[in-house]
Amino acid sequence: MSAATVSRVLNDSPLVVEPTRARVQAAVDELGYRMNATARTLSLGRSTAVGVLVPFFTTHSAVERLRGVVARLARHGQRGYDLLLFDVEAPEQRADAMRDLADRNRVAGLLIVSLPIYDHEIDALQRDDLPAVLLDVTHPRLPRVVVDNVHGGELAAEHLLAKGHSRIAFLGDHPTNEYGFTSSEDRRRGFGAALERAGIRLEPALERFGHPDRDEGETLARSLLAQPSPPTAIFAASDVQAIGVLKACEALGVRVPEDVAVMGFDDVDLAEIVGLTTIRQPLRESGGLAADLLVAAIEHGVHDPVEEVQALTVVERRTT
Amino acid sequence: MSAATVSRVLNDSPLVVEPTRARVQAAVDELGYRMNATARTLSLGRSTAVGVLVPFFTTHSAVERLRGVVARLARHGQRGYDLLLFDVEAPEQRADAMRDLADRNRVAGLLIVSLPIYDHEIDALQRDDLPAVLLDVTHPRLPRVVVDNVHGGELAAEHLLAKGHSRIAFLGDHPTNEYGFTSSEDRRRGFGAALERAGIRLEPALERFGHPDRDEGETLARSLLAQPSPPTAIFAASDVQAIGVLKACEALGVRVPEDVAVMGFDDVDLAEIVGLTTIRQPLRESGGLAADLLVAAIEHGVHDPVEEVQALTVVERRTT
DNA sequence: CTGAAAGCGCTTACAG
DNA sequence: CTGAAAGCGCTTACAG
Repeated sequence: MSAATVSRVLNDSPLVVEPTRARVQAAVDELGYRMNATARTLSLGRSTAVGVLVPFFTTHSAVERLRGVVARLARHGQRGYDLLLFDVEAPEQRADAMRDLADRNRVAGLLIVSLPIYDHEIDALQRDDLPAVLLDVTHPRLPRVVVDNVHGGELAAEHLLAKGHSRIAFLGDHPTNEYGFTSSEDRRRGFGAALERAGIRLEPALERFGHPDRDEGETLARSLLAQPSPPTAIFAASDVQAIGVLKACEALGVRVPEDVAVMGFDDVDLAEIVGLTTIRQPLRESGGLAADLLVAAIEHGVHDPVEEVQALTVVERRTT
Repeated sequence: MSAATVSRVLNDSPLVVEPTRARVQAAVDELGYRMNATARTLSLGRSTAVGVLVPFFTTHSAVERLRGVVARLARHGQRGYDLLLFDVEAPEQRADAMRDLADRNRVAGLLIVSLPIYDHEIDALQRDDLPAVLLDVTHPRLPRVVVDNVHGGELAAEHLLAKGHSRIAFLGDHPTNEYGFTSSEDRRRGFGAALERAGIRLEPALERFGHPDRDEGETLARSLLAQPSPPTAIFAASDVQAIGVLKACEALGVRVPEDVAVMGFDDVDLAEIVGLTTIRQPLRESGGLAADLLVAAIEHGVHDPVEEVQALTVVERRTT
């Protein structure tokens, strides 16, 4: 039995007749032989790994999305896909990772989470025939799973408006930030537009921008609350930032929701624990869907730049 | 300029004279040539990826550890290491992942988090000369970074005792569970021993065991609190379980810490947010250290089965 | 249906 | 110091 035959057996080739197949299989089992994945990849010209590019992967929302990805990937294909994780914790890492991953044959496909991608990068990917799908970012040329952040902002405004608030603040990421994140800004746009429609203007004095983390959220909320005429409601562009707001309120003796209502965005597990009212987006599911799209692109060459828009819902809890 | 020369230049071989080096480099830059990592791995016989085996990787503590690993790995070596993530969400996946990862050349080394490893598996690893280090698990034959869970249990008991409690409950994982986790049981042992020393017996009626998640923690806490003579303090073997306890208290109208004190273990970010008193273990740092040990093993052949024991501290907050 | 042979893109001992 | 050649462990067209 030659290497070729063994290879055929291991790849379920119909060219092998049963008796030989059994003989080979027996030997394989007997010797505990395992195929060298690297050689296979080199020979085939395609990898069995999928690269996932994710910023701040320890962030609750990133982790939740990844969980969906991992669960789905493990189940696909006879052997499943390996998951090569690339964490982006600094702006310059984005391009590095993109370049590294696009290396020929390194991965069978790319899943890009929350990070913007540029045209020349897409050109490079398509030149190498490397499938890519986006999660929580959008680009007309690539399949993607997203939510309508503008609409999410509207939902938040409507909820706060319905609660009778009129002096409403927004707290989010810097409109232009070094990572190129735009979710926060989109949410702010929808939020502002909905307020506008209700005859309320989102005053610059009631907007605060900073890094998307808890401490910054707390700092910004303090400055919002320290004003002569503080807001009666604060919408934070993410749950982590909202948790920071809650912390500031607690430190300042400001009661929630009596003195100020607060809302977040995402519905990470933390939100439920602290009773935060928020806009829920299906994080886990979106990861699974994105993984499906990527596998479809890899295995069946499905590259249509479909856009899967996931539903957003208001989850009312104790902070409004 | 032959392939050999290009290879030498790209690998910083001292065998290349400057003028040629420059010429090659220029061509490389010009063409945007990138070396095929797969071929390199095959030729060299060693991968540039590290495999990380982790159960429930979306768990707060697992993520925190991973963060340390990722940060450190990215920085090591000229090219850094790729991170192959293997999530274990069901008992049988453990062995599968172990076998998959141990495939020749797949990875340069293995980092095993929280999962027990068996002697025959270690034999296999050593036969293949594949370095491995353990994180949050122990085995005398492998380098590892751990905490002294028994001592952690003692610390918890001492803290509760100092607060004047004598009717103290324990809530943790099943002593024997399908994943082979032993941390909870170790903590219980130290906890029980310290109580014993203070003349207090950890009554079976005050012990509860279940899956290490929040909902189960809540369920178990309810049954603990529903007893005719409920405990005045509950020590949960992890913060997630403790959060479940807090939720049960809230639902039952039991005041914390007035009616019942609660303590957790780990000090994940959640603990700070909800004001949970807990035993802190340096999760992130332990990940970094484990990564260092692994890289040392891979690059310098350092295989001594050292045991790095990380310090544990009581972090007192609002729940005791 | 099976095997010998070439090829995937590197690395490195061996000549020169 | 540089290049031709063999080899890493697979896959697959090509003969038979």
